[in-house]
Amino acid sequence: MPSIKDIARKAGVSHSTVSRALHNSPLIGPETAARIRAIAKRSGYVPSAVARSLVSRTTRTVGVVVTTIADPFIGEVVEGIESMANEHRYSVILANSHADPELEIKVVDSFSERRVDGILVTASRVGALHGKRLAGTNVPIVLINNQHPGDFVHSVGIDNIAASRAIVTHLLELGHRRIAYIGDRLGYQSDTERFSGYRAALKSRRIPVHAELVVRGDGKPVEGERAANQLFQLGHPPTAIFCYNDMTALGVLRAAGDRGLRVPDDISIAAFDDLPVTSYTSPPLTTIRQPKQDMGRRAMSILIQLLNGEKPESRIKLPGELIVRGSTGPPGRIP
Amino acid sequence: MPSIKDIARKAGVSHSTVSRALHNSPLIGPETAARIRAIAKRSGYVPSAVARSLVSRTTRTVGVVVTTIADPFIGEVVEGIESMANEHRYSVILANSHADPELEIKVVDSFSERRVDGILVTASRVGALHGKRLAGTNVPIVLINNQHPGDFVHSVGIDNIAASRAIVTHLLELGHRRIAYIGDRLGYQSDTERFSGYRAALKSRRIPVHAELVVRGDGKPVEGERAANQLFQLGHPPTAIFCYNDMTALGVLRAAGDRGLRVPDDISIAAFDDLPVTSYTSPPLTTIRQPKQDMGRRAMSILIQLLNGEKPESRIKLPGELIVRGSTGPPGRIP
DNA sequence: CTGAAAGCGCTTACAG
DNA sequence: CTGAAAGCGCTTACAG
Repeated sequence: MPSIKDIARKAGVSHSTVSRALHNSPLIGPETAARIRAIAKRSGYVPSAVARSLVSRTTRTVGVVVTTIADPFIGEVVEGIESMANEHRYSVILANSHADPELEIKVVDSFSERRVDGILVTASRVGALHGKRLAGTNVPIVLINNQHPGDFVHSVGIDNIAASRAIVTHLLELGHRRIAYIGDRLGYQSDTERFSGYRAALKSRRIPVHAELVVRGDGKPVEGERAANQLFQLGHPPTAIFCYNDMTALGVLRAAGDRGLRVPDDISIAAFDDLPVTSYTSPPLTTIRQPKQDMGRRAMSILIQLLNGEKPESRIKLPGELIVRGSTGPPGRIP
Repeated sequence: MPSIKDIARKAGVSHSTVSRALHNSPLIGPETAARIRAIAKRSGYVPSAVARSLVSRTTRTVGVVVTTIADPFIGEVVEGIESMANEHRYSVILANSHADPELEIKVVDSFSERRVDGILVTASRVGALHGKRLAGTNVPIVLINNQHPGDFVHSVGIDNIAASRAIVTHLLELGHRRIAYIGDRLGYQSDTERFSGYRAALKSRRIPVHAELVVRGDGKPVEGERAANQLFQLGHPPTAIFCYNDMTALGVLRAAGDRGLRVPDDISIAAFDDLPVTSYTSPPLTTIRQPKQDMGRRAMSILIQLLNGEKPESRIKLPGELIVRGSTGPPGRIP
């Protein structure tokens, strides 16, 4: 792979001149510049970003930490990040943390070595570690859906409280009074917030929160199914179930089907996330749409502003959108 | 951020000595080395991968081109790539091509500038471009699920023909004789292969391929639905439908539901991919499981071998696995 | 065991 | 308009 020096030799000029010609510097005579560019092209010259980075002290690279890229929700967020990054000529280095604090630290260390210009972290529960870890360096960090209660300077997320309040209110308006919540027991901030939206909605109608109607899963179908069965066995079962997320709802749907309960005639199911699947379950799920790609784009946008020395809005809370589909309806008569 | 020179100054040694101490060079006296390391640590020294790359002429970085990371199938593949890369201390630069040849070229160019050590491309239809584009450079490329008929040196994919033959044979064994195929009209190599497995399975039972039973979608639910409706309207409709992929099958499932057809009593549905969704549709889908993560791991593994100067197996065809679930059963009696 | 020197491929003041 | 020089942060022969 030829370097600037090789081109210089072929063109009979100094490598400084080549460098300038390649950058369209006004200093270089147009015909010289054209000649040099032609030679560079012919020689298959590709500038070295690594050499450039060494002198510019910037890599035009951002590190993205995700728990796992196999998660479709996260995939959408990263799609947004990547597209915004690409538009601004940044490259994305992707790393999975598998929600493992040690791995997350390793990953962030590797980002430091690679001198990324900024870091994006999605759904981290160990956010605090970064603070300590990166306090010394000045690498800006933007969190997406931070799951750590401690607050970070720059973050984008969804307004969980308002959204869950909206969907529970939707159930209330349908006439439901016994509404269960299947949460997540892993200690995510988003669970805390969604649960509090649930309580707020009930409270505004003066409906008490029954402890027996609040159970916890782990955000996955199997546990959703288990939790739903627990609810169905209650002496006085709920007529509607609000799930922490769509994955949990898939399990609930199955549990209902296995018991011969019709959705929404016998039981209404509401969820959160609006994964692509949810419009293809039967019935399709009423859920909260999270602007996943937009969250990624916004976060990257904040990072870019930070890198440009601007002062971006620091905490963005995007609204969720209530998507009403077939899984919710007026309460049925459970024996 | 301190450099090796800063550490050298503090330690009262030359920067060469610092470099050696940090690499545990046996040349350096143990106590000197320990002292230097302590100082480096205390100063928050983080070695610069970019400087190192400049001299080593290797970045320990691989570029991954995907059509879109929002695709859950691709997310799984990338998960496999990333985990294998991480185990070998490689970083992954991710870029979306959106199946746009121009963008794909831009992306690969940017990889060249960044001097990635190797490139992984998933599901590319424009694979041939890379060949031309990168012929000059010696960056090794490994393709995953190449969708371009032209063959590449290194690739990993699934044995589409055998897998689709297996699933169609499953339908035949259930007693189906009128089996439709809803393919993909976008010209993917995988469609060609799955269709040929379908034909082979029928042929082995001496069942003719009826043109009216072969329709095309685009790999997404909406077109799957449309295609299914087309089949249902036939004078002599199929008793089973084999879909190019799970997404298509979701649309078929919906079309069947909308017509009041029971699955599998009235119509059997078979698909391909085994996305996580498929076990949560109702009924769950009979499909072919693709070893998505493993495909990613294998591809990265080939790349690593290539980078180590070894001669890896060049074309890996992984077997798909038939997963029989509730969407297929003996043929019903359609009026 | 340690240091001075050269060099990786660039950019960019500083001279001319 | 062009070149020589310095420097970005490292590694690694070459001397001592």
